[in-house]
Amino acid sequence: MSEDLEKFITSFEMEIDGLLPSVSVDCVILGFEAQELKVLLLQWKNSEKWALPGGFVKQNEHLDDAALRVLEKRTGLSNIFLKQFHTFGSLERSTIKKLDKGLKALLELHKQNEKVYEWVNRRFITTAYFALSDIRKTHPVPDVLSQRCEWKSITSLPELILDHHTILEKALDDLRTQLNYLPIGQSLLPEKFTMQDLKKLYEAVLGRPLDRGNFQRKMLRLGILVRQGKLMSGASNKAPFLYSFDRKVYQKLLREGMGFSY
Amino acid sequence: MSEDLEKFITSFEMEIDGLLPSVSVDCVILGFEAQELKVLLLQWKNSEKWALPGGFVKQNEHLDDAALRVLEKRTGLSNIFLKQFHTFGSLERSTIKKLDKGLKALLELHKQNEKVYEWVNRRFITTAYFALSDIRKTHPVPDVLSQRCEWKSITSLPELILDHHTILEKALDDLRTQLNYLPIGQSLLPEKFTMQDLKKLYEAVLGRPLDRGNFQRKMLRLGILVRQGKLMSGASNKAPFLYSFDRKVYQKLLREGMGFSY
DNA sequence: TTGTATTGTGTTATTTTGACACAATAATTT
DNA sequence: AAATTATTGTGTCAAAATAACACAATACAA
Repeated sequence: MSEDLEKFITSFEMEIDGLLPSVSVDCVILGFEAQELKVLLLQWKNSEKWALPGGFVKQNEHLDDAALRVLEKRTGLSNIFLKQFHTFGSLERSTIKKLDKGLKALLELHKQNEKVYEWVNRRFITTAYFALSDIRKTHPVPDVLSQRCEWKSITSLPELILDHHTILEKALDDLRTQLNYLPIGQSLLPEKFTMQDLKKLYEAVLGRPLDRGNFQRKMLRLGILVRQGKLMSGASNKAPFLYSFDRKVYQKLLREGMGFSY
Repeated sequence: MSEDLEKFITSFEMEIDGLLPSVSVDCVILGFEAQELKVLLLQWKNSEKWALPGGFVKQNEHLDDAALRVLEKRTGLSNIFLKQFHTFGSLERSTIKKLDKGLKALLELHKQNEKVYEWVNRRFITTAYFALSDIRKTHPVPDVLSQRCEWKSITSLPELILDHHTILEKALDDLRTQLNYLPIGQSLLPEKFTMQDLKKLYEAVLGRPLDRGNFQRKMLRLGILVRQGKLMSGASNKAPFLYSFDRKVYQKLLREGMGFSY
């Protein structure tokens, strides 16, 4: 049993009274790298399974702020696009019984700390948020409870605890249907990018190939892209333009939705 | 002080232990009548303001089931289309302080019942659902806590408690942006209806007029409408066709969204 | 019989979509 | 230098969708 963990449990015991019972938040933090959508997961100590970063809500904290707090603690970034997408309230949620053996054993060891044990063993309703973040700007750090914190490709996910797989699936589904109202380009790509980067991103989200020519023409017609020069990659072919977003036009367009069939 | 209310408070006290703390549900129950969108509101006893029908979640109840329970109790109908749209978790939510004078006084009277008083005075996170219902099939009944339960046109709303106006606005906004994925026709209109009924419904939701001819042609092209004969209204003009929905085709279409610009 | 309001459908210009074509170009190879 | 290669920016063109308006059909009233 680690000393860190001992300390954490003791200090957590004092926090409990300041928390809202039955309520938690979870974040599906998405990034885009190497032409793949990735999600930030963490692996708890003594556990095989992975989990979405989540946390509890303070008595005097807005639900959205709780999600922000989790997000910042986990990625070290503020100013990330964050949006609530669903609240999960099934009966099977939470409760120690559903956790895997290692973690369960760990908690059983602390059964003498009734307050903490009782808290963790509660049923929680969790409000899930998705966050869109530039992977290159994040510095994932595992906290005291976790042994690892990593970006995982959504095409090859590890086993997740509880209903976290369901939550992730729903996040991706909502991402797709709300695509016309979400700043995925601005949030997931670096400052400058090529049209191919943007196309690959949309293909990753939609899960199907798009026609290059038509995609390019439509994107340009939206008027949200600004050319920034060319990318001399060193490859033996024509150099593509670099683009950045015109934030103002982008914002305005998103509010009305960009009525756009890919 | 009514006897009913006394009884209710006593029995509610016994229920409290079976409820999930900090969590509630609210329903935005929408209907369509006289070419207007309407919402089912109730007015609490001793209060001027109106409220969305809501309730608490039982320890052993799915969040969605709690919403269903509220809905059925209020409208007397099951099999209503119900969808979660947002969870509201601002700091100003709930707490007696925010209620109006009459209701506040009523609750102060029951201060001696500590358990009930403390419960009602808590901060609640509320998950909001919208429901789509055929007004002609509902029989709104005020419960013990309410003096009235009525359909109100969304164009002339009374004053609402707490953040219920915000919740309602968000419901209508989400209704609009998700229109291509929602069975508003099937849920809000009677079994048989005219093309004009359907058009007026879409106009009410979108808040703008639509071209009659184009609307008709597009709707027919979707293949979800079945002609059922003509409506001889007695008016001195051509009799319109009556339509009903082909449920199977409708369901299938909704899953993919009907990529439709009105 | 004529008039009226509303309906079902038609017409036409314009825009959008989808599938594919082709010349331009940065670096490599000959 | 010249040819080669992979990828890019843009063009073409038929098919479909959209928007605005037109017109004859019709159920009933006058």
